[in-house]
Amino acid sequence: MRSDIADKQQAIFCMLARFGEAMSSPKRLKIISLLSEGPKSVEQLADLTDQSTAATSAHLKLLRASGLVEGHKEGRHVWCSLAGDSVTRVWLALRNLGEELLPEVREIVRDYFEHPETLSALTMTEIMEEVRNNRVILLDLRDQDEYRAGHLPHAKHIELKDLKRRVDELAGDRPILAYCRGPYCITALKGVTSLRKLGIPAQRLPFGVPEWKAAGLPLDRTSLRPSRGRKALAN
Amino acid sequence: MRSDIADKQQAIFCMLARFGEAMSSPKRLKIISLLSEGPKSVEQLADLTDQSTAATSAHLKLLRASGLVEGHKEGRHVWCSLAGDSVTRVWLALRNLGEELLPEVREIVRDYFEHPETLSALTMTEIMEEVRNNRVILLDLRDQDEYRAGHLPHAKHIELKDLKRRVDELAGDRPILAYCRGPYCITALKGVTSLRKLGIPAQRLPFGVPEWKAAGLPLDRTSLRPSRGRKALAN
DNA sequence: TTGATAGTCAAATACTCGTTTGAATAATAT
DNA sequence: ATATTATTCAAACGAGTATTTGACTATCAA
Repeated sequence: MRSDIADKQQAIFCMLARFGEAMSSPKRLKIISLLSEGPKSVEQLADLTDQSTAATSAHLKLLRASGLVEGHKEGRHVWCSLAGDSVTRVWLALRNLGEELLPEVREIVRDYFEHPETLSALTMTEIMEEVRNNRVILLDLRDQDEYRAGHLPHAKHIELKDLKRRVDELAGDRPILAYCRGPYCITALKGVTSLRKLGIPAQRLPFGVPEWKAAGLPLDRTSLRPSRGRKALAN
Repeated sequence: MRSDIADKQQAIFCMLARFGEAMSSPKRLKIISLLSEGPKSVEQLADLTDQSTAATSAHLKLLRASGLVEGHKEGRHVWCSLAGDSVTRVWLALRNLGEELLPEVREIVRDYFEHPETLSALTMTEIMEEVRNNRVILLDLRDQDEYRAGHLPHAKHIELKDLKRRVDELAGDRPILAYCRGPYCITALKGVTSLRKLGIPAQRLPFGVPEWKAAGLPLDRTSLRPSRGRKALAN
């Protein structure tokens, strides 16, 4: 009875250690990070993580075995996604840990992403309120697939490459809040810079869809599944 | 410039992967779990994790190198502790992930810890309110060192082994809420069972000090440092 | 059918990890 | 000084991991 409990406890630690193992490789962490933004195919992931398909497949095998990632075949693609929101939560907790503990990470984040264009004062719930009252325009700058899979409420979607062409759609009466894949993604930063050069005041949100979702806030959805045949370019 | 950002990003993932690596061994996870309850010496940890001092030392070396754990020498002991609350938060997120993802973990937790003695309805902030208004007695059943290092506000401290002897100190007018090291610790469960046998109504809180602290709620503290020379028995 | 595409598998490589053993160090007690 | 206690270190073993290569299996299109 005593050792019974001890055994079971040990078993729990062993199972949790498999999660840790899954998160012990930079490549796999990058995969997790990418998947927290939405489902991707094996090939896309291989592309975005700069490694062979075979290597990616091996990493995904381990991730699937650990339970963090799920995949299902559809046509000749295998679509991978995180096994639940609690996986995203662990990933965000880990990233947050990095920002708090490692001065180097903090520095990189500061250098590249905490520009004056970043709106750091507004919390997510405050933004939610602003959106509800139609006082701001939310601008989603990610790829179309990602936008369809889930976006912030009432967010307008323009891909970064189309921004200059479609700039007149952003009627100038309300402030524009741009976002992309998360605090480490440069898309929104570029978009905000573009808009400012065109004389349109815009700010970048220091978070993306995963953070929004992890905070328990609602997402809008356009269609059920990302369309196929396109590869994400971004980073 | 482009590849510069890519390089830095890759560097971030490498550093975060070291955290993952630190959490990829059951023994090290157990150490983290134990340390989330308060500082411990290398020898205590070796005892509690059922392994040689040398092996424990090696694990701690890795944990220290990753930055998750800090240690400082004091006399001939080295006292180890977690490097910050964000470490505890990652640990709790990981454990939560296990409970959500692995049916086996859920089952073990159910089997051993979700007895009717557990008070699952009250949230931590509600309990805080009850305590503030003096409507309940909080009972800390851990070892004295742990109690001193930090305990729930106004919690009374009686070690499990002294409970029967000191039972008359628990005046019978208010409900008793017992807690220990966390949802996986059996101390509070035993205490509640004892009290009930003695005719005193008591309930077990389904969380401990780490969870309370991670929720951002305040702790009371008795003295600064745990006394030496005693080894924790529990768990 | 043939060819192309998306993904997995198996073998082989070099590399890293966990543990044990016994020695080394450092602080304290006698 | 010597002994004792707490911890770290170094060498060595077996086990496991990451990546590459080339073969293999589906799926779909012409």
